[in-house]
Amino acid sequence: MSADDASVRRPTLTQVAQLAGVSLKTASRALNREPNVAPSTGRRVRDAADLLGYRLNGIARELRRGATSALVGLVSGDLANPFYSAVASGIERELRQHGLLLITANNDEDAALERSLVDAFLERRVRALLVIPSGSDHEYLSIEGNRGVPFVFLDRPPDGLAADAVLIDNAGGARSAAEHLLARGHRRIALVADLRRMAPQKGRIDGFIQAMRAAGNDAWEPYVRTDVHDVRHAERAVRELLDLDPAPTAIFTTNNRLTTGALRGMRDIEDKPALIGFDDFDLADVLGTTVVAHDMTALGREAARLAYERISGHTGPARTIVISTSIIARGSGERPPK
Amino acid sequence: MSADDASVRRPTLTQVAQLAGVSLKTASRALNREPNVAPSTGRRVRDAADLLGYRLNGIARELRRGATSALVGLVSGDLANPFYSAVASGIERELRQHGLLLITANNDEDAALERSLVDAFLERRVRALLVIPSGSDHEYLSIEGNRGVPFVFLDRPPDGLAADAVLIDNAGGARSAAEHLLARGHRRIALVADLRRMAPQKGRIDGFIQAMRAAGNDAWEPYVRTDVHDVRHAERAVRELLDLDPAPTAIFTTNNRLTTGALRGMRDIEDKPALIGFDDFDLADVLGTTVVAHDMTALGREAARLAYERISGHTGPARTIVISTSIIARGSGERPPK
DNA sequence: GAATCGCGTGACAACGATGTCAATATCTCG
DNA sequence: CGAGATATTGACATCGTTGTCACGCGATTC
Repeated sequence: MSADDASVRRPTLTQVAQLAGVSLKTASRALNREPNVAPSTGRRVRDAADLLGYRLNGIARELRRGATSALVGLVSGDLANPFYSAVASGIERELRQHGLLLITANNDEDAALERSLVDAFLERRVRALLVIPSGSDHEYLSIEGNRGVPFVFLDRPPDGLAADAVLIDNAGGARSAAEHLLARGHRRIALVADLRRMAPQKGRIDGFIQAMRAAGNDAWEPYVRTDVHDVRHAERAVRELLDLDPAPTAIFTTNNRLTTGALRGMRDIEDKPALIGFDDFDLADVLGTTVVAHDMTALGREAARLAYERISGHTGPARTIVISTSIIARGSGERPPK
Repeated sequence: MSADDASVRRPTLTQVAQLAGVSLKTASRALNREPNVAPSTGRRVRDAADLLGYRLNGIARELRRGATSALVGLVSGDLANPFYSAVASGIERELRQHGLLLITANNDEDAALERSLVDAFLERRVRALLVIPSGSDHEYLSIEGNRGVPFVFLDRPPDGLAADAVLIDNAGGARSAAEHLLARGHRRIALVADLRRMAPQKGRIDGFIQAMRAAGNDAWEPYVRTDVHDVRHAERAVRELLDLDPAPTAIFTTNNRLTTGALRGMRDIEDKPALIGFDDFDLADVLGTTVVAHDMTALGREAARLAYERISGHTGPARTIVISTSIIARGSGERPPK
């Protein structure tokens, strides 16, 4: 079985050329289908390549052609979160149309790891770098930004650095959720939010509060729970909220994880409060959960598009694209106050 | 803003060396922290590198060091499917421990695209290639397998080629689902399955039928629906099944997509039939859906481990790891027959 | 005091491809 | 038929790094 040593070298172009009885350069031309190669020569070279199982060495090619690869890097949170994977999928499809490949790495929400992954990508000479940042200080990237490696920030704006970004209309989405509930007569509306230091969360919290204030409503103030970071914590927070007297009649959760937690927390409650969650999710329709939806795949696609424009030489000031949101009413957000 | 031309070249090691007043080789040694560099020289070189914003050119290094990158490729179906993304996440975490990066590409379930993506990865000289294959003929990979690029197949076995694989105990899982339902008195059990030509589906179908036969039960035969490939189709199939007379009292769906469809199809039915789905999913607990679960992250992790062993020089016959399944009872699978 | 050793350093080749330029051979046109 | 254009090919340098080898020098050894 292991007759072949694992370290057999792959055939090189030189060997193909020798076998075909032509020079290195001619072999190169033939395989790249450049003009001005005699048909017979071309065929001879390609036959030799097939015979040897030759495959172009992309690394060598890239070095010669300008030391920049056809790779685009994505550093994101956790691919296992459907939000990130939907975004990644959108990116990948868009890039593929331009012959670019996507390298991904998870930063596990760790700023130090994020930085070292960005480093690793830059060493590989990626053509562009897409980041869903965890850390909040991106100044260390500013040197890079000026050196020809375009950055695009997704979901969270760059901090201390001018770069392209694709964001979600967080404040607007949160506002519309609050208004949706207010319009149905809710006054005691609870807010369950993730870490305030993360910009999208801040936007959603602000939007919510803004809508409440605009409605002259302050009954929500005792029902705010922020910095709720995981599903279990959200489940507990919701249980505690519903144990209050008077209990809130509606709940707004600011991301998919928290919505999951809320659904678990409300699972055995008979008279469920109204619920609206930010981020759509897979079985929301079956569960009848009203959400603030946005197109995650589009988010990725737009980011990839911005990156591609920069790669293609576009210069100019940093741009920001905002993905709009819309409420999808499925029942849970339309329950009247008790 | 665009004062700098986008095509500014990054500084090279030669430039760093010049600035530090040492030879190219000494600069290389200093930055790689090789022994036998005078401390003062080392610092001078590193200062120069910082000043210029130098970053190692990984492409050139890889070319010199042996034309093989620190990249591992994954060609999978659609990253947007949580199954694939959970697997990818498991792979990525394991690889990172060994300093390897993951490149991913979706094949969109298209065999031709899969092949060209595999090609692209091989040109980039990935150290190993992980494939969740769509096509059924993998013989075209056999040349590669002998050339030192290890392959690992995930979820679906290699065809026409001996290679490492990590599979799920499909037949066993399906059998236990059938037995679970049979034990609760069901006889008219429907089977909703995806494309039969895909090996995992075949395994699940076979396991199901085998358990039914073993129980001397043939009441299921009118209730088989295979080659149901998407959510909408599954939803319709389930509706049609429930309209039959007599209707099945239980349904077994053979993957997460079909389970989603079934849940949608049963949404407005009052007297819901029992349901067991293959593959666990995010809100199954909230929905009370009984599933045949398996550890998707472990699947990825094991595959990455096998790949890493080959990269590290392990030779020997192809190995197959089988991930076990277990039933998680959440209510839907425990509903008695009507 | 000569031989040996180890340290710090640099010159040069090499990895595998492509770009430049020059050298033929062949063709076209007046 | 000669001049100029065109097609086909190859020699050589090059991309940015690392491996090999050799050199000079001060310290150690017997």
